[in-house]
Amino acid sequence: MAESMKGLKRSARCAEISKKDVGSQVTVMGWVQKSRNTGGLIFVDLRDRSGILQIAFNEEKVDKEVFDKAYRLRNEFVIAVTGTVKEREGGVNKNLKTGDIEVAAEDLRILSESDTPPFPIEADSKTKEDLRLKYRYLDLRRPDIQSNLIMRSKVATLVRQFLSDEGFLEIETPILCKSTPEGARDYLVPSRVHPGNFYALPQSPQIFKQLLMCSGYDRYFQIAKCFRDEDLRADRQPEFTQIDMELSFVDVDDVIDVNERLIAKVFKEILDVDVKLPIERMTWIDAMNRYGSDKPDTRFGMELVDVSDVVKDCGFGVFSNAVKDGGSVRGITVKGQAAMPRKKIDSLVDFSKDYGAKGVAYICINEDGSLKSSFAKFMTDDEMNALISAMSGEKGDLLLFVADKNKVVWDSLGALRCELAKRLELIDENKFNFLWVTEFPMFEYSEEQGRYLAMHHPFTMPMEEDLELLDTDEPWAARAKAYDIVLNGTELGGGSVRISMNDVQEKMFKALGFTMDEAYERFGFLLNAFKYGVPPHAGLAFGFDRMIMLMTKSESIRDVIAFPKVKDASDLMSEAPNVVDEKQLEELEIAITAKATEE
RNA sequence: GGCCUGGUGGCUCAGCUGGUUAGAGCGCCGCCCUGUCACGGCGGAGGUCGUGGGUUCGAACCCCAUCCGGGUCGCCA
Repeated sequence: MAESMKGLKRSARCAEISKKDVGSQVTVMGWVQKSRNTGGLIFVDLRDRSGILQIAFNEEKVDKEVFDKAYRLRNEFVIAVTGTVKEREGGVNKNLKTGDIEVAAEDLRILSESDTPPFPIEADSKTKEDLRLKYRYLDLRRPDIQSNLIMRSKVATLVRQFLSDEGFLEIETPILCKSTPEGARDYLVPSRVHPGNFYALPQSPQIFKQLLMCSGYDRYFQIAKCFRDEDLRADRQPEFTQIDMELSFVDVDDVIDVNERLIAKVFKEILDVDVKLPIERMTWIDAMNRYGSDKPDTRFGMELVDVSDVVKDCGFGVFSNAVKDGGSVRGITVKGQAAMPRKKIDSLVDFSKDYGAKGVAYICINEDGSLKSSFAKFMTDDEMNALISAMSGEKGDLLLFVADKNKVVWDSLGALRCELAKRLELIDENKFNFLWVTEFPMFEYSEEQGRYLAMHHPFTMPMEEDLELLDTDEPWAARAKAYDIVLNGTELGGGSVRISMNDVQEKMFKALGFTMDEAYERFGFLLNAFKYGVPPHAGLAFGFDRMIMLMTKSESIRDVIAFPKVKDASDLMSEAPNVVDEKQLEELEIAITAKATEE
């Protein structure tokens, strides 16, 4: 039976008590992590978010009633203990922060009993994630998740402090928004007052923060919830948090400057990691050419080499035709892996097929100088030698090549490079390699829609030197004043300078295939606002969850979000989403199709 | 939507080319134990092998379907 805490006041959290408190009386409260009963002596490890403190109940020194209660304690009971802090008699436990002391209990109250939990509450849990997520409130008691969420809170506080000191104002923007279907799918919320009409949950506060700039707030930030109805990944949740900001009267360098100082401060104060400023910058085209990725992991080498010129007239049709068709042939040199077994090479070939490559050609340069290659028979010795020399291949190296359209070559070799680094353990996990990727293309071709889309969003400012391209019929080569911040091969955040000139915006919509009427239909309130005096402005947003994930070295974004969703975007604990009451639907004038009811 | 992968007592796993009473460690319950901290000792309970079909003399194991998770490609302005 549970007891009240009336008359008790907690004097400190468990691990906040230390040797300096020896001799004083304390009252501590928390959960029973473990009890060890050696007969006349019962030890209880008491846990709260600060850590663990040992309580000792001595049969000869406490009332019988108290000792009997201690005897009944089980894991996860919530208790209050009053006693005296003592140095330990039985030796120090070096694994505990409080390992040199204990509380000699004098009184005990059981504030709440507990069923046996369905899985052990412990760090480095081996329990399957679905079970942990079903009982997330228990999972959240585990010290590793607690320390992740504690770090998350500290980073948020630090970010607020820093941005506030830099003149940013924290302003909230709506969660119920207008749907502007461009990009990710919206989560929709039906309107009761306007049957048949829907709000959309924001994919980001993009338009609102630009309006705030129009309204003269100069510098805005928000730690904002964002929503995207797309499939999940290890680092992607349908609702996630961004550190979102926008600045007026600035250009690319100003945004980069304030944000790299923010990063440096956060990493120094939270992790004691020194981020060397300025952070390296790389243009998008360089990133693609060198790493096959717009978010390169620069913790290891194995850079791509374009050998198109070397092989454009060679005897191997796969190579020469790829170049003729406007694509390219590129390779990576895997040092010292010439002896890689055929089976492993085949598995790399399979791997690359996921990224659109039709195959991977290889050359093993054996230690004796002989070659083993999938395509040597199509090549002359001179052609082979020229290729190896272009790749700086040496004895013992494995050379891998992909020939295709540039996009396929970049994607597959970029992925292969990362996969090899993982398999060969080439990555120094203690490094934090930051990188700005700049000068993104304005447009990106969508195979699915058969047209060009804005790579960033339609309000992204082109680079001044590419402005005239927008006047041509082929604006696709224009580069944007857009930038991403990349950490260890993960996109941490991104942003751009926005278009603040009407004529440029009109050209942009034209290039995207919008008429101005259509543009006004979707974004009219922004375009109208821009008629009344708009400052040049630019912004950036960090993926806050991803940042914490990388800082805590978590493998999944779920480990840094208190109540995450699983792969099909449902919540195993609350069982959202759920079927709603007929009445609710009637009120909204929404009918469910027969097909949906079947499922 | 495609591909890969997992599901065996409460938890983590083992279970061979199909073979009869499905095992282990931890946890749980009871008794004993005054310096434990992976406490110890003795005893005990607990499993429709995710679910439904099929093949077979016989299925945890093979086949089909399905459910619940994970990873990834597509998707994610």
